[in-house]
Amino acid sequence: MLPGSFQALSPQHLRTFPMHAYRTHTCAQLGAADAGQTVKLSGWVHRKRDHGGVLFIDLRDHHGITQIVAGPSSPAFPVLDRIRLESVVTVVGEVVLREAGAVNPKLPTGAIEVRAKDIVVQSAAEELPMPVAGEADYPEDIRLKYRFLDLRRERLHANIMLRSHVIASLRRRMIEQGFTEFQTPILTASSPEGARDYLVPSRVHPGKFYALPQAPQMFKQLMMVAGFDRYFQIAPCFRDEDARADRSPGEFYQLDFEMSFVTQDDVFAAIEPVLAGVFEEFAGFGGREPWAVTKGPFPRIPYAEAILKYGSDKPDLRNPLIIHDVGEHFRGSGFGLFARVVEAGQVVRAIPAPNTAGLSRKFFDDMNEWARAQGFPGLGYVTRKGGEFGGPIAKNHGEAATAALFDAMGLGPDDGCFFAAGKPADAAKLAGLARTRIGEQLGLIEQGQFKFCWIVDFPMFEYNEDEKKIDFSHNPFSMPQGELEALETKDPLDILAYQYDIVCNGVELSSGAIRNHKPEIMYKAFAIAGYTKDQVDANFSGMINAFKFGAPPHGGSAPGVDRMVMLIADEPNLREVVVFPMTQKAEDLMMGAPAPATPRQLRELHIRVVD
RNA sequence: GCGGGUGUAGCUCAGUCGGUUAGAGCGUCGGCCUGUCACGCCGAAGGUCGCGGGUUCGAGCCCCGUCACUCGCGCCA
Repeated sequence: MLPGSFQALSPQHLRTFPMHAYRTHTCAQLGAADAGQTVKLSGWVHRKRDHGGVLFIDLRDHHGITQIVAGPSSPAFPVLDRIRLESVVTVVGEVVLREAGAVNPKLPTGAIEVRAKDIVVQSAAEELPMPVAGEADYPEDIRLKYRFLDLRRERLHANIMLRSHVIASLRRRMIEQGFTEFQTPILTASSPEGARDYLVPSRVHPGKFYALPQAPQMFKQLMMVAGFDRYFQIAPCFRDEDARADRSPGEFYQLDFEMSFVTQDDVFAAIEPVLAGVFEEFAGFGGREPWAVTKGPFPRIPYAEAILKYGSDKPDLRNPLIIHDVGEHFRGSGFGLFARVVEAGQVVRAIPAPNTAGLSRKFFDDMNEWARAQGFPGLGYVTRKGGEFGGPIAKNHGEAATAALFDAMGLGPDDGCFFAAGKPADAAKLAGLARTRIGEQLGLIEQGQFKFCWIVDFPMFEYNEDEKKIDFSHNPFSMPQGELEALETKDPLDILAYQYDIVCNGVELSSGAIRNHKPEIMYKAFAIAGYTKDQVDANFSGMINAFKFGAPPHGGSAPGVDRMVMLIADEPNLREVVVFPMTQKAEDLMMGAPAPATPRQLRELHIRVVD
């Protein structure tokens, strides 16, 4: 499966014990040089080819496949003849060179085969709910219920090995950078910010609950206060949120790290080579032409610029399209809709659609249809063929004015353009989604690339329209740029934080920050978000207390391990890189979790189920 | 919580405008086959068309509800 990926059973070791109970070699090990040896192999019956007089078995283990042959005189023949695929057998036989015409160049062991003399059935398989051999797709629920079968299949098996290798590489690289790995508690306290918590009832303390950590955020900061200087952990994180393709329900892993006495630049300089190094190390995964990885330093894009130019705080830089703010072009325009939008203080954003002269009107109308289906008012457009404009916007806006707009955007005579208008946040969001969709439909997304960037200068606060109050926009423990003075003198919505995300190919890998280690700044920041000093003391007592006894300036981040592996494996969702994933509704179909508790368990926990 | 997609044999799928006994490939079982490597050939078994209700002379197909998986929205400091 992964030739050479598992070295624990070296040939030297095995040959010291030729009569080992189960094997002298793995199923990937034998070649022409071994001809004449008597060997013992163990594995799964991958495929059978029964020719009546002669029987071929592809025997598979973790390492590879070896062809076993049994003639009618072999004692193994009747056993292999009967046995079902995926049964586990041990075969003893002689390694023989295949005849020239019978060599299989597709198989690393294809120069030889093992002539079976004896066989032991270690474990007979029942009829399978899904085949293991072959590349066909199978329903997700069957794959999850029989995950142990799914995991035998080549691609998933390779993904899981990749995951292990990525984690080993991350550990090695972090340790080389002077980081130290520590474990932090799994049973901890709930915190009021963030996602919903998973709660664990306490038997000893009736009515009280532990929470599983959403991240070891406060613990790692306390490690810095404790003077450990550079912490990291492949940390399990638990959040009770609904799943997405790139968001596992329930639990996931982060490369969690934190550093003392650092600026934002120091954090970037520490982690960039780790990430770039890992992505480069596995860029050729699966035998593909290695993908190119962004050379450091990664581009840094301020949050506001990302929202404007890419319509997203996790831009896919493989997409060459850049959004333009074109509201000024429509001030007083003959296209009344956009003129009124601008007059009302709202915005118009334009998304290029290069080389679309040859596309039918349907392409543009479908895009508008799609925008409406997404819940937006619509996506306007201007077409252009051989320099001639088309569509209602161009007609009303006027040829000269439209030409000026196109020139300002650098668009040519055969390029089209889409428009998203409305409140800045809404228009940016639609423009961002449209940018992605247009890029995909026009085939503009560069392939074979890992394009990294930092998103920096996130706003510290945002306005909560529903509750008519100011909220933290990201992490409440981030240091505001300008520190206490900024909090006291600036409009809170104008304050930026030393807060940053790493993005790769449109996937948010991590968010991090230089932390706020000063109690007086923390009280002030929480006050702006509506928390009293007492509330801060109550909810964050562990950390705020610690900061009163000598805390180093510190910062860090926490790239998602699952997402990294997903990107490297080029898989569309996280289940393809998680060994035992749950369904979208956070159920484990194989183990049957979650499950009801017994009355006795509930009694001990002082819990009564009310529904 | 909401919206989209999918659901027909163990698996992958086809199934016309609503019309006779729901088909194919793979797998399974039986038979044949001494050089295959996705072996081949012959035969057989295998179906609550996800489930429930409705419309209709008649439903795999239309309608309503519901369940499962999934993609997205909400949610995700």
